[in-house]
This record gives sequence, structure tokens and C-alpha cells, in this order.
Amino acid sequence: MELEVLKQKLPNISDPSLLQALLKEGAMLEFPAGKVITEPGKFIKMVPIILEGSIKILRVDEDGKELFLYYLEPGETCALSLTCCSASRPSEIKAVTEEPTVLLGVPIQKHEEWMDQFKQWKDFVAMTYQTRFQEMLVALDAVAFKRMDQRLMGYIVTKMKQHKTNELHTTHQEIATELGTSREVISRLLKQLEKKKWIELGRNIIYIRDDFEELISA
Amino acid sequence: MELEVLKQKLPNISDPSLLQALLKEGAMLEFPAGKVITEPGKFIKMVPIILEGSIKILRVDEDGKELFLYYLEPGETCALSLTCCSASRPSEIKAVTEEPTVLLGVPIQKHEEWMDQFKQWKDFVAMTYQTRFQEMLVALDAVAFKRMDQRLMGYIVTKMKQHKTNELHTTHQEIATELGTSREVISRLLKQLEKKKWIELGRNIIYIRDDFEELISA
DNA sequence: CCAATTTAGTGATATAAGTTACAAAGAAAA
DNA sequence: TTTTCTTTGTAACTTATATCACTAAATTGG
Repeated sequence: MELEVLKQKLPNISDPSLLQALLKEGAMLEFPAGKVITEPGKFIKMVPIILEGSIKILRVDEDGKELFLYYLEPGETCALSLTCCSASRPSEIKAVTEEPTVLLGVPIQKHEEWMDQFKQWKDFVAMTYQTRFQEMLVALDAVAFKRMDQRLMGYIVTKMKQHKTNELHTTHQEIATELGTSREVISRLLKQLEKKKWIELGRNIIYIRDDFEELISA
Repeated sequence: MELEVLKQKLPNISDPSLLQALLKEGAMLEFPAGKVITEPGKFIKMVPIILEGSIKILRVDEDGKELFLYYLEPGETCALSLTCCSASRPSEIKAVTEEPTVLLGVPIQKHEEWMDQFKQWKDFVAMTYQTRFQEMLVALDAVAFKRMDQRLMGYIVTKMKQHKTNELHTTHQEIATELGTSREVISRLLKQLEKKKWIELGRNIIYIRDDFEELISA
């Protein structure tokens, strides 16, 4: 990949020497959709910067129960990988590609070096911390203060925006897993939304009304 | 305050020129117990470093419901203040002194300057992000995966450690608020713990058995 | 095409937690 | 001391969610 392409993928980074360094030191990695990039306990050796596709970040319980936290999109990186790596501790989360994904793996030492060397890298890292804290708080608000029906509607909106479509190709089980509940609960709640004519259900697909977001916030 | 005292209060910082800068630029602030330092919507103008006492950090819902996140102890600072300040956005959390507390308020510009100037400040900030992410995950695990009785027991342990005592001077209502539930629920659950002889209840006080922590993890 | 598997629908029941409604004990104030 | 306020105890009830036990439809693999 050449400089111009990389520059286009990383809107937050424009400094040519930083881009050059990224190209030189970063390893280009490609993953198919649904690939588990890391799991709790695994050691992370690189800071992943998403170039194409997206990765979903989940928290996992001891008994395997999961909870969706947030998506990483092109141009972004994971704050938890930054902190885990630096402290050389195992991953606290599970990361799964949501679509075919290309990422640039930056060695930790380079991250540390670049913190001093490139102002833009420092800003990039600061922005990452800020965004991720914000998203952790959103996830926390949901589980702490919201009912499952509201969480489900929020989940649908997030997925729609993520995939830029109003047809979600997924199963009730997958939604249930990511919301940390059971399939039956999700099936029932989806049925309620269908009765309200806000969505339509098919096998492996959910069709969402164009004005869904306005409907739920009303 | 002189250098030696400050150095003693901040075990993570030893660089004399950084300590000097902290003394010169930081404003010494004292608060009584129970004082609300910041609330959602308020703008934070300084990065607070705890010198004495402690501060509890809470997330607040739109309808005023609260949720305890973590304590800030001497030598620590708040990651959210770092991110909020830098982006000049209002506070996302509520901070209340748990005891009489002394803190050093560092202007944001100095934080930014010191990031380049002092390696120890950079490390301090990195450590802060790491610790706070970890504690956010603990809070998230609790609300996402644990039942209220387990959360209550965890809360008791945290408070015991924080105050270094096995007598908690608090009301059921205060516990309920910090766990985001109602007083009746806490009263009932505490009664269950008393029936098991793990604690004893008094007015405004909870006596906790010395081996409480072993009991709950069994 | 048929059998096996995956996915979804749904009633019945269980449980944790939230709510309502008081009573009563203890502490503080008058 | 009497009154008032705060705190706690508790029963009764509601609600949200979880679990169990199926059925049935759709899809896949032979």
C-alpha cells in the first residue's frame, strides 16, 4: 500500500513522516468476517489500527456470558489494547471482526516511541482514550439504567448505523449474546416491535422502518 | 507545602523538577467530607490530584439515579477529568469527597505541556488511564453480570478496604443510591447477610465479620 | 427428496428486583 | 418529656427478566 491510500484511510493522521513510519513499521493484516482477533487471557503484541471493515469489542464473563461494548471503525484503534500492551497484561476483552477487515498492527515499542516523536500520534492516542471512555460510559448506562427493550432498540440503531442499512442480517441468538440475555427474551421483544410495525421479522433478517430512530426516541 | 511532603504523598512521582512544577502550578484545595466536587454538566478547569482523603466517582442517570464507579485515593487522578478537560467538554460524572480531602488542581495547559516535558508525568497519565479502564470494567461486570446480593457484598468489601475498618458508618439508603437500587432491596439483602451471621446491623452502622471476604468468595 | 440442523415462536413457570404501604425503633429537636 | 424526623423492618404485590419445554418453520446436507 502506498502513502496516499493510507492517508485516505486515516483521516486523523496527515503528518507524512508519521504515515511513512506507519507504513514501515506496521504489519498489514487481513481477516475474514467473524474472526476472533483476541480473547480474554490472550496477550496482544500490537496496537491494531483499523483500515477497512470493522471490529466489535465485547466484554466476557467467567461463565462465557458476553456484552457488546463498541465498534472499532476505520481510522480507529482500541484503547484497551494500548493499556493492556503497555502493561504487558493479557486482553480484558474479546474482539471479533464484524466484516472482512484489514488492519495495521503497530508494535508497542513504536507506539511508545511515537508518543514522543509525533504530535499527531499523541493526539490520536488521546482521542482514542476519550472516545473509548465515552463509549464505555454509554455501555455502562445501558446495563445500569435501561430496560432490555430500550437496550435492544439502541442495539438495532447502532447496528444499522454501523452497516449503513436498515436490514440487519443476524439471528436472535446473536443479538441475545451481545446483549447478555437469552434468545427467548430477544425473540419476544422483537415480536413486540413487529406488532408496533416498527420492524418486520424474517429468518436471519430484520427489516427496520426508515423512521425507526425517530419512533424510539419519541 | 514543601517538596518533601509532596513527594511523600505522590509515590508515583519522584522527579524533583516535576514535583517543583506541581508545587508551583498546582492549586492546593481543601474540601470537607461529602462535598460535591463536580457534577454532570459542570466544566472542569483542572486536573485534580488527590493528596489526602478520597473521592468517590459516580455515574448519574438523567432521572438522577446514581451508580458508584470507583474511588480516587492519594496519589491518583481522574482519567475522565483528563479527557473531559482536554476536549473542553462538561463532566460526565459526579465526584464527591468521601472524607475530608486535600487535592492539587493542575491547570490543563500544564498537563499538556508536561506530557512532553516530563517522562514521569506521561507515565503517570498512562497509568491513570490503565487503572481507570480497569475499574470501569469492574463496574461494568458488576451491573452486567452480577446479582444485587453479590454486588452488595462487593460494595461492602470495597468500602471496608477504603476506610480500613470493618464498621461501616452509612445508611441503607446511601448504599442503595450508590448501587442504583432502592432502600428496601438493600435492607432485605443486608438482613439476609445478618441471618447468615456475616454482618451485624445497627442504626447508621454495619459491623462486618473479620473473615467476611473469605466467606463471600467461598 | 428426505433427514438433520438451525432458527424462530410461544406458553408456563420461576426468580430477582422494584414498588407500595405501613409499623416501629432510635435520635434529634422543641 | 413530648414531638418530630430519620432510619430500619417487613409484608404484599407488581414487573422485568430468565428458564424450561415444547412446536414449527426454514434451510442445509446428503
